[in-house]
Amino acid sequence: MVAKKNCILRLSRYKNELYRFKKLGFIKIFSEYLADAVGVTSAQVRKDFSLFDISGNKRGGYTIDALIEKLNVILGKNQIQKVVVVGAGNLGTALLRYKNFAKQGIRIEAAFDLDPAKGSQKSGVPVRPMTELETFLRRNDIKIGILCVPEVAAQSVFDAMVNGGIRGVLNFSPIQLKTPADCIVTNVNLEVELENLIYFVTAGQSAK
Amino acid sequence: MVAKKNCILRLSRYKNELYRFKKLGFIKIFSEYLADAVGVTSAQVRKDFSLFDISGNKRGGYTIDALIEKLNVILGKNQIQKVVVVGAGNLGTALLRYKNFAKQGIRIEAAFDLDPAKGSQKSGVPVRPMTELETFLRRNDIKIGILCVPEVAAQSVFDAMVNGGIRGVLNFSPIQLKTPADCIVTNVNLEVELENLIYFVTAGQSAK
DNA sequence: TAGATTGTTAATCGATTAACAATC
DNA sequence: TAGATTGTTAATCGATTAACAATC
Repeated sequence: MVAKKNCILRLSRYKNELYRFKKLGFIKIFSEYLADAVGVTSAQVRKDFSLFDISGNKRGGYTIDALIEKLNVILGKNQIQKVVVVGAGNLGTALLRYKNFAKQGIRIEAAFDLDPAKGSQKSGVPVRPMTELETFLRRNDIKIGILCVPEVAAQSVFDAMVNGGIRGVLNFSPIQLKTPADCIVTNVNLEVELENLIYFVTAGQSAK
Repeated sequence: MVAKKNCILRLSRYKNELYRFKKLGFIKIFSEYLADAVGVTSAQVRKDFSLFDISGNKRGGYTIDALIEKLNVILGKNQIQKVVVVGAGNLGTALLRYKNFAKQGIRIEAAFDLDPAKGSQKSGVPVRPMTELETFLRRNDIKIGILCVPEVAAQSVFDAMVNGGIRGVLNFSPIQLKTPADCIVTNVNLEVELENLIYFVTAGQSAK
């Protein structure tokens, strides 16, 4: 299975929308309706499903419960996923307190900062000194990390995370990290996203 | 000019990398080096530039200062861009204190929350009651907003922002907003991004 | 000049979608 | 059965890239 990134992103969104349909009392769903909710075509939905051998009933659509279950298995939602937050500044601390991760089975096991006194109030997540990072990661077998340190520290801290066994990083720092082949980085660059909105709004164009 | 979203995102990244090259003392740059820094092909760089009639010197590459200036004009960096943050919870408050926006000429004019007592400490940005949102937006001619309210409130608050004249929204809530044709929404869904990392890491695959 | 890089065209690649046979 | 939806193939669409003539 050589799934592509965009396909998996869509599976997540299908899953989220399916929970909403379920909450509304629906039992079955057609590819057409799910497509509308997510903003893609019905062919796209069926194509994505067929890549993962998810099948429905001709004429009857898909059973929502069964579909959610299958998507959850694919997306690893059947177990708690452990992550760490590295950098407990404004953004890192906000993430520690962010409720939606827990709802999605994502647990922040610890945060790390040069100054471990930072942000430890009322988030329930311990903030540990940066010196313990690699040991902690190895001992707890953590593979996913969220990087929220200042730009100047980003590459070296990232390297330490990789050393500790991290294989996937959500990077909030605005630099292009040098990344080994066996590690995946997803960049969230808020300045760049805003710049993009500004371009399309002030140029009076519609983004696509 | 029918610029596409990905092209503009690349222009932002070119610009950011160019500042780094400049800081290192470079005066000129070849498409090849810039491409390496950003992680694209040199043909992509030249193609993007040619779409905006940015030209270099055959054999001599591009002058960094002139290039930065042209990109800044395209991206609207020649003036301060006013934005608002709506929702002053954990994430919203973190954004109020986020230093990098100011560095990029993006100024948060105000934040809005049902409870205006929230988060006003030490960010320097006033938190106003939600009731003042539309009036403030119109009076200050603000077109860009960052939406950080809880999921249940997201659609109605978004509608109010649009009513107030907002034309571009950076949406942190995990729902698909119903959006009028003359408004652009960029979704930042951290749970979905993490889910995506988890998929590729635990499935042992490399993302692409 | 000879050599190297741009600017652009044409080819390639990959993702999305239309269309329809299969079938419940 | 007749009608409607799935599953999948083939066509389309768009974005990226290779290649190379132009030229500094």
